Amino acid sequence: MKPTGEITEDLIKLGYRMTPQRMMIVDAVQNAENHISAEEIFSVVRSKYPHVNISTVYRTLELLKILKLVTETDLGEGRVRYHIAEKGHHHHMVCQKCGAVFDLDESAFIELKNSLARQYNFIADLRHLAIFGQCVKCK
Amino acid sequence: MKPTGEITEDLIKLGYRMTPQRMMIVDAVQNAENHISAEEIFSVVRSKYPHVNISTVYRTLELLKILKLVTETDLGEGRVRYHIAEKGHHHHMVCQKCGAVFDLDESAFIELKNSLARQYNFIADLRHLAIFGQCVKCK
DNA sequence: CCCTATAATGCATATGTTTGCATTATTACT
DNA sequence: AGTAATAATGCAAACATATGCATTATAGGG
Repeated sequence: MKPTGEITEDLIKLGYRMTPQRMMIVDAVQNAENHISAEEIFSVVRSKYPHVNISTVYRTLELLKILKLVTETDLGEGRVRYHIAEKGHHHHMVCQKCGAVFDLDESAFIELKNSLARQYNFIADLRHLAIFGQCVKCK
Repeated sequence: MKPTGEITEDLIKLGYRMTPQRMMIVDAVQNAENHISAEEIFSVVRSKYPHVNISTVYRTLELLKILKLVTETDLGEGRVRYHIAEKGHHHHMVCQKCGAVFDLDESAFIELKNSLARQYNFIADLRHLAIFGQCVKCK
């Protein structure tokens, strides 16, 4: 697992400024057990630094997303969740009936990725996808 | 192309009530040239029936979505777009750099769908997906 | 170490979407 | 046709996220 420091170094190398807010936000995503929401990040950071504003959380996540340091996934909960990209690209199968979420290895998408590259010259960025459908139990 | 009447019949058969609002909303999605947003549907309907509320539009779209009569796609515009399911399942490749959207036939996902069914017994509902990445020009 | 340029923040507000609740309208039954 | 049961609507407010703008703080150069 990539330590927080490396991500902040990445940001500095790219010419971004390192603020305490950004460090704490990166920390929160990094230390999250699982996929974390913006609101959850906000409350973690706020507990150490009550002055932060939630728009800073959103702006930092947007930046990390563009730089591909975090991935964003919509599991159909009405809010989106974030994950450190370096922790491994994996996908999810979400059951439309019972809501269960199953993990899926990146390898499941290799063929799709290759065929899009071959046929359309399109380099698909498949790092954290959610596929909806029906699970075994709900069929 | 499935006429509006058929969709309203589907709804009635399923035990839902047919209100003028619902008919006009279905009409608007049906008559849309391309993928239409909730706000666009709202203004089409409102021009005929100024009393409608946008939450009725959202609630009707939610219903049609659950019944799989329309599909919903997020092309990364900050708002979601709707499409009559019967008009054909197709997907989109969205360029993360220039924003261009390319259509993609459903067949591109057959192998993925089959392998998820085989390996995980998961019946993927791949009717209108957006895949992000980089297009030829932007590589 | 101080100053300057400008990037990032906080705040307020906007936007897209969802939801609780009282009211209205549709359907099924007589 | 008239009525009762309840589904759907409108309205207001809540939520999740994005954004314009004035202020603050960081990084780099003297």
